[in-house]
This record gives sequence, structure tokens and C-alpha cells, in this order.
Amino acid sequence: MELLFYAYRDFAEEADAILAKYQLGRAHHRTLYFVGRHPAITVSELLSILRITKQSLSRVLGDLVKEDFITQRPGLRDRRRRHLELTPKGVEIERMLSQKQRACIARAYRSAGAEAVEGFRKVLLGIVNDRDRRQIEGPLAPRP
Amino acid sequence: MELLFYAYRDFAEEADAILAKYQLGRAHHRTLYFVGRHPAITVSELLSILRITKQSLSRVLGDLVKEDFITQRPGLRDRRRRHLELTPKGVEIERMLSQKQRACIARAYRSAGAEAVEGFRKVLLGIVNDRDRRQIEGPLAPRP
DNA sequence: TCATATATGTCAACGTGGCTGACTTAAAAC
DNA sequence: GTTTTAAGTCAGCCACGTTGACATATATGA
Repeated sequence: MELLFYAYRDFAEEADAILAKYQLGRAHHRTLYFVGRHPAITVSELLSILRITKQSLSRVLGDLVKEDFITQRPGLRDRRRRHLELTPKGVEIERMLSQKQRACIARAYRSAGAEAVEGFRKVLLGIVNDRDRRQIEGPLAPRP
Repeated sequence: MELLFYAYRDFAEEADAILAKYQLGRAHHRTLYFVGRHPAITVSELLSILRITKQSLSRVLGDLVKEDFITQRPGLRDRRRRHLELTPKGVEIERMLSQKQRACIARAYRSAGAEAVEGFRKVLLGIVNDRDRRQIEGPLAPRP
């Protein structure tokens, strides 16, 4: 448990310097990350991943749209839904942020070895609740 | 990275219900946890673990002392230092909180197997910065 | 078709837990 | 005896979460 705290603390810190340069916070980073990872994700899907209220998300998302990191477009089948995408500018900053963190993980992976990585993923998956575990293992479930 | 986010999110959430009952937040939990884990820890050692400012810690610590979860006593060799300890009441709440999270980890450990656990720990250690890694592996360095 | 449900957005107020900066006190160290 | 260190305090600020109430557009179903 201690270890998890330290690791998460150091992992999250990696990207802070870049975020500060753009006047963004960790909340923005999380949003950029999940939109990048799930292109065309809807607002409510994002909410259920982040587990925050729509009021909280709307501030963050508003910033990111205003600064042209993310675009919204209404769904074709359901025009109430707003599908989110990274703009080229969004892709770029997300890549910079993740690159730092990926390097951090990659370093740990190298020093621990492939077998350890397998165990690492297994245990993390066991901590995650069942519903999200399924979602992570496959791609995002198709939207009706 | 996604996995780490989900796991930490779900892991941290475990104890929230108990904390809410005592009108405490996650910051209080972290403090209780690390004081429990490092009895007689000093304020500045705690600060360097949590990586927050003393002003932030003082609010949290003040609450915990006021509510009789933690006691402070001046050091023998250096009377400027305040050594922190859990009170019996503090031990009890810490145990309740950690028990929830330990169960969460234990469940993941059982389903992943001992070998996976070894890998899990190895990778997490790799993510943690060098200085803290050493501190985690041994007990807290002796205070001069 | 009309009523209801859903997806999203918005306004307002509030709480927690970070931060900086400036200053104090007591004790240790040189 | 001066300087440094450990801790505490006051004041104000910011990021990012919360609740509650309400608005709008669209989809869905009786």
C-alpha cells in the first residue's frame, strides 16, 4: 500500500512541469489522456471513467475546448451526444505528457523484466472493479 | 498507465465511506497511515514523504491531534522535533481504514498469485525515485 | 402525437487540500 | 553569541472536487 502511494505520487509528478507551462492541471491531463485513448468518447462515458460530476468536468473540458485541444461533435445516430476528439494540438500535448510517463513506466519495466510486468498488470487488474476490468481488457463497448 | 489510474482510483475509494463518517478526508488518511507505519516519525520526515508544505500538513495534523487520533511529543535528543504517534483511538481508525484497503489488495493478490505479486512490487519499486526506494526497502533511516 | 426520459450544459454556492509568503519561537550547532 | 534548524502560525489564493436547481435539445415509447 505504501509502495502504491509512492509510485502513484512519483508517476503523477512526472508530467506536472509540462502542465504548468500550459496553465493546466492534472484534471486536464486525465481528460486529454482518456479522450486520446478513446477517440469519439462521449461526455457521459468520460464521466463514468473519471468518476467526477459533470459540473467538474465541464470546467476542465471548457478550458480544453477553448484552448483548442479538444473538439466536440454531435453524434450521428444520437445528436444529443457530444463525441470528443483531440485536435492536432491536443494530440501533441497529450503525446508530450504521456511520453514522460511512458518513459517512467518503461524504465521500471526494463529493470523489473517482462515476467514482473505480467504480474504487475495482473495485480492491478485485480484491484480494479469488475465492470471497468472488462472494459479495459476489450476496447470500449460499442455504443448503441 | 490507464490501469494504474483505475486501480488507484478504486483503491483510494475503498476507505472513503469510513472517512466521511469521521468528517475526515484522504489527507487525514494518508497522515494516519504513515504515522502508523513509522511510529515516532517527525514532522519533517512526514512532510518529505507526503511532499506537501508544512502549512498544508499542519491543518490536517491539527485536526488529528485535536480529535485525539495522534499525539506529539518532543524528542529526547533534540527537543525541537515533534515525534508523532497514533493514540489507541488513532490505531483503531487506522486499522479500520487500512483493513478495507488491505482486503482490496489481498483479493487482487489471491487472484493473481504469488509470482504476480512479486512482479507487481518490483515494477512499483522501479517507478519510485531512488531515494525513497531505499527508504522503503529498509526501515526508516535512523535519526541522528 | 404527446409525455417522459436522456444527454448535455449552466448558474450558484460550498468544501478540501494543495500553494506562496511572511513571521515567530525554541532549541541546537558552530 | 550568532546562526541555523524544526516547527508552528496567519493570511490569502487556487485547483478541483461537491450538491442542488434548472434549461435545452433530442430520443423514445404509450
